[in-house]
Amino acid sequence: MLLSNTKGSIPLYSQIKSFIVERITRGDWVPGEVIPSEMQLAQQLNVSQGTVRKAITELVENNVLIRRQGRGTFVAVHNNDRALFHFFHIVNNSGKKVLPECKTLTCRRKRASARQIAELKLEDGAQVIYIERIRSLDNLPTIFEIIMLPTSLFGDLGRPQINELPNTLYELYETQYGITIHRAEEQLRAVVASDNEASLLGLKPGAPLLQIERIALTLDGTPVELRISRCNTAKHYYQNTVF
Amino acid sequence: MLLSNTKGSIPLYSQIKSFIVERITRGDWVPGEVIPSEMQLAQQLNVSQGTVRKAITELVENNVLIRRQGRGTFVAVHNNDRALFHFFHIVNNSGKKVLPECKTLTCRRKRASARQIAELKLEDGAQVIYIERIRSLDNLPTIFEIIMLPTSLFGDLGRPQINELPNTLYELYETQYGITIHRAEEQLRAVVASDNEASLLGLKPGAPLLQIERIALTLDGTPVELRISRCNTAKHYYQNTVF
DNA sequence: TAGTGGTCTAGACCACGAG
DNA sequence: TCGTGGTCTAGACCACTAA
Repeated sequence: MLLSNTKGSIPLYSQIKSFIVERITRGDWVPGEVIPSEMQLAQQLNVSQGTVRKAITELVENNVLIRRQGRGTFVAVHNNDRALFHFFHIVNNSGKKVLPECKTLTCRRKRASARQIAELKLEDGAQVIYIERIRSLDNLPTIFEIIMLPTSLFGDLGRPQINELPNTLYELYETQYGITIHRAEEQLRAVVASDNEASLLGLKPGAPLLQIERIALTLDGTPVELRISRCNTAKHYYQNTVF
Repeated sequence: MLLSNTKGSIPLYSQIKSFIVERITRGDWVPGEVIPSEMQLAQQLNVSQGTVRKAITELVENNVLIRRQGRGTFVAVHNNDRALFHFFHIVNNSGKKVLPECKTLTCRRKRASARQIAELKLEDGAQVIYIERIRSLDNLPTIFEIIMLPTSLFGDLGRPQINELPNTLYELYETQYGITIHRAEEQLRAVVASDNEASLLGLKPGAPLLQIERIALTLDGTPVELRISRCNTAKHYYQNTVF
């Protein structure tokens, strides 16, 4: 790794950021692990500690790294807390986050639709793993969810032997498949419940549902999951803070 | 202004952040204005430039300040771009942000409900300014909006002489009333259109709408606006990016 | 006690904008 | 050309963690 610092070039700390991100995406440094200390990196890269520090600071702000004083700097992990804090926005009407219970209805392979091919950047004729599940909040079935994953990345997940999936899928992706979700783009709309959804969620047909379409991406921007959640918002709502 | 730096005390850069925020909330430094340069602040506060720099960097990340190389550091302004970029999340189905057209239906004073008193932290029996309007996107009436403001802060806004309000209210709040919206909490739900809403938005009665309840807050956390937007999401959606 | 990140300093040089 | 923010260095001391 050579850093260049000529006139008008990319700042050293940006190059260091790229260096660290590359280490992580290539799997040299895995989630939960300590990375070399700031001093070690500074010596290795021939820069001062302050420059490494600036690079790490920005990656901490992006939730890529986590600092622990006295211990070191770690690659961020998808534990329950993070999934709940960053990627799950449904709270109950008193504003409390509750960990959803989960029941898997379907988990199988399926030929990808044109739309799924486009969103997940698959090849023509590719298959996806297709999951349907119901998530309950406060013991009330509230969310009907469809999840689609490329078979190229999650090969054995769609096999029939897997019947019950864990609650926090992102943790599974990370620990079992080495795929860390870093960011997601969501599209929200109000829709009408289908008859099937209404019966699954205990609603009258035609009841309004909040639909959340999410594309989840890894650190290097690869789309790895397409998810459509349809939520009953009678006793819960989607929370967002805007700055 | 005295900064203290004894063992276990608040870091200097945090104290400097508070110092700057206080200047802004008290109106000493107003939106759009340059603040003193980093060197000037460092000398005035008896710290090094690097420490001032760290304080300013964090405030820039919070959208409180804006840096312009070669010119100086400015208090952030609510122009159209910022309003659209940070506080308006509705885009059309091709993913494009469009500036909404606006038609005010009502603008008057009204006795505050219990809920409004709670959310806006008003005194019992207080009045609010009550605004109803329709926002059109791509020439299609799409959003029915109710806005409530405390009369204590926006005294003359509810008077009958004001009939047509500008499109970007946050700019009006800032320039006319010295109130800068810094952050907002939103609650999203799927609801059913009332007959009135359906006719205003050209929908069938019972159509689903995306409801966005927003409480907007100033830099010091005072709630200053309560807003309920009900959106037709047939040709548009609410966009959110999650990290 | 040794090593880590956290704060703070003092000073160098570069890039940009305005006069 | 001058003053601004932007990058980078070298080094000090503090706070925390683990052995």
